[in-house]
Amino acid sequence: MSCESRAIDQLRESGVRLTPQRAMVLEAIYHNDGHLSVDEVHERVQQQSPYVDLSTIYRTVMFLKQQGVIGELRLDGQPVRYEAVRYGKEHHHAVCSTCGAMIEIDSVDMQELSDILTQKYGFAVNLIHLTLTGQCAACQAISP
Amino acid sequence: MSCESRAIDQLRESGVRLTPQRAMVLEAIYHNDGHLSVDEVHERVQQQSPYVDLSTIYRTVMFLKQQGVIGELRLDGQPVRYEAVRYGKEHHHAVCSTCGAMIEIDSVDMQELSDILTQKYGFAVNLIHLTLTGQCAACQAISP
DNA sequence: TTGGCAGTTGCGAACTTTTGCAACTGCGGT
DNA sequence: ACCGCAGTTGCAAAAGTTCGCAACTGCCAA
Ligand SMILES: [Mn+2]
Ligand SMILES: [Mn+2]
Ligand SMILES: [Zn+2]
Ligand SMILES: [Zn+2]
Repeated sequence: MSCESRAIDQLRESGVRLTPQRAMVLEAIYHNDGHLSVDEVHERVQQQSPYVDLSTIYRTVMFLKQQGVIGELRLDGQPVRYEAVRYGKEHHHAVCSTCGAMIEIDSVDMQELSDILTQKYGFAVNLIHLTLTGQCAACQAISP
Repeated sequence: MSCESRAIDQLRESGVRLTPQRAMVLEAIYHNDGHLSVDEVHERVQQQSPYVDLSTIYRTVMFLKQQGVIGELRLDGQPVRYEAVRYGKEHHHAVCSTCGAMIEIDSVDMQELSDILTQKYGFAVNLIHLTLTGQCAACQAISP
């Protein structure tokens, strides 16, 4: 039982096609703790299967993100990165625009927001791995 | 007194250089109600000054976004778009992944979130023109 | 008002990401 | 087990975005 089996089940239940390429991308991302760039995913997949094209990686990460099994991290001036969405470890990020520090925000801290959107707009928001910017505590202390 | 004068004041106070290119990009975006793509901004700027390069537009929208005077809208499968950040009209967007409907979310609805991040993480979040995805009320009624 | 310079621009080239398309294949139905 | 086809892939080419660099210019200090 691999660590991405829950994600695979989720894909099966959605009725989408589970190709070897998709399984390999999923494996590359789930067998890693950090956030991987598209190139890094490509390298890892190619070690298993050298003819998988970079365009397939692009198409696949977009697909897996829309399916909600991987999350995206966009910091400007950096390549886009992807990470596993692990059950019970859902989180978001707050990035300091002064020092670059990246804080992990627990998913439960967004519950209030989710409730407001439901009550006020009837919108069922799907909060997956958001990236927020601002200033960390240390940098606020230095420049107010 | 043009409608982007507040943004211009904000840039002056930040001590950054106010070039004609920056002023023209600001004007193009502020003299428009919707969200403009980089190409659309370029077209409008070129009508005033034909030799402004597309790379300058890319650099300038990145700069103006970091300064907080314009907001970004990224919908996947669509070009990135930019919009004026107008005082008193700050907002975010909720986009339905089923039908594509785009709802405007009032900035005050994020106040709770901002407070939580301050209290729990000491992080001063800078919430500018976020894009959230999920399902609108109509689409929830159809497919639960 | 002028001079100096750090920051900005236009341009071309490099690099990244998306797309069109023919061949291929997962998977549901038989 | 096999078939049929909608959805997926590899490849090549197009489109979109970034970058390096020499020339230029806002802006500040004198
Ligand atoms: Mn993460
Ligand atoms: Mn908007
Ligand atoms: Zn910081
Ligand atoms: Zn909808």
